This record gives sequence, structure tokens and C-alpha cells, in this order.
Amino acid sequence: MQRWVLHCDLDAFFAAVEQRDRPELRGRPVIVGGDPGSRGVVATCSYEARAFGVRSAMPLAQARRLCPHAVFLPVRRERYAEVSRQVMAILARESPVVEPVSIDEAYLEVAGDGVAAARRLREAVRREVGLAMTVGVGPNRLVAKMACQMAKPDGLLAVPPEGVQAWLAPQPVEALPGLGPATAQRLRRAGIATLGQLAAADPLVLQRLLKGRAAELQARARGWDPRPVGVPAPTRSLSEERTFGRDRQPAAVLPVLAELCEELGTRLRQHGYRATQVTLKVRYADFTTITRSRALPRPICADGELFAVARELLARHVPADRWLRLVGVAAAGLVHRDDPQQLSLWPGDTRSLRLAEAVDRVRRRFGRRALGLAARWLPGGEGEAAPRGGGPDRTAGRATPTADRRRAGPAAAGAGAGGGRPWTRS
DNA sequence: TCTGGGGTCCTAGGACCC
DNA sequence: TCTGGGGTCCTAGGACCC
Repeated sequence: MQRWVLHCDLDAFFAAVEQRDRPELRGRPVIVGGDPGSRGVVATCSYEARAFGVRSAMPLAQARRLCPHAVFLPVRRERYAEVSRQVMAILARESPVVEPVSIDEAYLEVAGDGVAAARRLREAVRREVGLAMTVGVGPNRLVAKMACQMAKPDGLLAVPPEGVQAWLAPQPVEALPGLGPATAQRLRRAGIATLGQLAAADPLVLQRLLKGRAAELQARARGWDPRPVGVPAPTRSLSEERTFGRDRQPAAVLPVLAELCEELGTRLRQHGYRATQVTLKVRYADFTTITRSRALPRPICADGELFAVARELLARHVPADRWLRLVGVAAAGLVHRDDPQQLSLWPGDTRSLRLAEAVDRVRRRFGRRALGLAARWLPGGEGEAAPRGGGPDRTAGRATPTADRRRAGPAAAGAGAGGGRPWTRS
């Protein structure tokens, strides 16, 4: 029996959920991403907004100029995740082989009639969740995804194996997923503009243009893609970053960096990971971005240990008088708790892991900021004067008034989903 | 116009080792 | 005087995706 790959993609997902939840928004341009006066970009916009030229990743200020009468909404990630789970559950009824790739996309493998399966899925998602989903059907992931792109919005396109080459050949090179503007420009300058030309190109010429990606991209241009469905790639890194409302100098960045390290540490421990590499990311006011990283002698996951490394990288590599618009921290070189080989390499370092997990239990009970690092780095906090080596618990009972305001403020105000004013950031 | 936040993979130079 | 060869790790940046 013929096996088919389906690529399912929810149309204008965030905006569609908002229009579904609030009927008065239907038929109107809706832009999800936040306050158009803030530093931010369009996460998703409805097709009504796209008619005005608004696109994903466009600065919100530009979107407002193009479409001033649009409704601008904040991103309600929890809500979209909930709707996403409903859709994924419908997909799982159709096939045991489902691979979600993002909040609004999944691959499926089915045996038999791929088109009939795609019709059933589209119908079920529309009826049960109230959303439009485009489905591409093909002999592999690549063809299914490209068919889906072409069928949007609210469409279904199937490309049978024998039709793949003829279907691909006339398409522009940038239609190939993974081949972006920079690579497309290089190919075009060499006279390669279509997938047919890429498929037929001299491998030696491609080697010069594309280096290590030459063979893979040429194979894909011919419709070849051996990647299996249903085998999610292991996690390689986790990160947290924040863009400030107004630029800051390094000293004023520390409280944010401390919070990011707490959030990152919590996620690492949730998934049972520890990191052997920490990277600090900084974006300067002129938008140039640097990363500075350090490999660690043993894997870590405690907030304070992450912060110590990140802070040291900041002090060493970022001049104190420069203005920053973003700071971020990433954990890589991940080792998992259950990997016996990795565990035996570092016996004896379970103590800090146990301590961090105990902190997580306290936080689940008393709130996210309990036993936090961040308080002492707030303006007016203890900052550099804080005693060293005391562990995170030393600051718990001494939160500053500033910290107390923060504790009671945004978290409480934003608690009701959709209850907060639009555009307010917590 | 003024540029989010979360990821993956590739390249390339230098250090270091045998 | 003219300066090996190969492998791995570390680090930084860039392309790309949703």
C-alpha cells in the first residue's frame, strides 16, 4: 500500500484563534504581536491585514502605517497552545505517526488514500475546532510541505510521486525550504534560478557555490527527501532572551539577566538537562549582535551557576558605557539525567542538582519569584554588595520594596487570560 | 520602517594533540 | 632556511525556519 506524507498547517493561526474566540473580529484586519507603539514585530496577521501588505516579522510600527485601522492584539501563547493540542489530538486519530514541528504545523504519515485522509482532517478541524487548515500531500516531507505552501490558504494539494519532478522544475529556487534569500541570490548570480536548473546543475559548480550543502540541496531540488516522519530531533539547546522597552547599560541589565537565568534553569531541570556550554547574547543599540560563550568543566543547571557564568561573560566582553537593546542567555552541550554514560562522568555533582530541584518545589508552592536571584539585582537591591557564596536562599527574606511591587504587580494583573488590557507587557 | 523569541545547522579559524 | 599532516575541540557568526 502506498504511504503518503501529509503536512498540516493552520492558516494565520494566532489571528484565526482570536477571530474564532471573538466573532466581532471576523472579517477585520487582525494583527497579533502587541502594542504597535512598542518594539515588536508581527507574529501573525489575518488575511484581511495581508491585503494591506502586512507580513509576519514586520515591525509593528510599519504594520500600523500600512493598516492603521487594524486591531492589534497581544500574543496569548497559552491559549494558542491549548487550541494546538486539540488539533494535534485530531491528527492523532487519523494516524499513529504524527510529528508536531511547531505550534501550528505537523507531519503525518498515512497508508492508503492520502487525499481522503487530508479531506477528513480538514473537515474535522473545521467542524470541531473552527479553524481552517491547509494540507499538502506527497511521497515525502519535502513535497508535502511545498504542496502545503502552494495550497494556502484553506487548501489541499496532492503531488503523486510520478509528478514530483515536473511539478518542481519550474519553481523558483527559494521555494525550496531551507534555501533562503542569501543562497538564492548566490545561485541566481550563477544563472541558476529554478529548481529544474538546480537539479540539472554541474555538481562541481554547486560545490563551489554551496559548499557542504551542495549535495543535499541538489537532491531536494530533484524531490528527494529521506527524512523519516515521527522521529523528532533531540533538543540541542535552550535559550531565553529579552528586548528592553528602552536601551540600557550593562549594570541595569543584571536584574533581567538574573531572571532569564532563573527561567532557563527551571526549563533545564524540567526536562532533566544540564548544560556544558553557556552563551551570552547582546544586541547593541545599533542592532549589531554578539554572542560570547564558555565551555564548562562540568554540566550545570542551577540558576545561580548559570547567572555566574553569564554575568562574567557580560563583564568581560561588554563595555560598561555601551547601550544595549537586548540580552539573552543560552544553554547548550546538553546532557540528560538518564544518560548513564554522561552521569558516570560527573559523579558527585548531584548536590547542586538536588538543591535546584528543591528550589523548584518551593516555587511551585509559593510562586515563581520565591528564593529568586533576581530581587537582589533590581535597582535599589543589594546588587554587588550581596554576600557571596550564600546561595539563593539568602535573599529570600530581604526583598526590597521594588521587588515587592514587582512581585504583586504584573503577574497578578495578567493572571486572567485575556483579562489584561491589550498591549500591556508583563 | 526600524527591526521578537525560540530554535537548527553550517562554516571557519585557532588551539591543541599525536 | 623554510617551515607535515590529520583530527578534535572551542568559539563566533551567519543562514534559515516558525
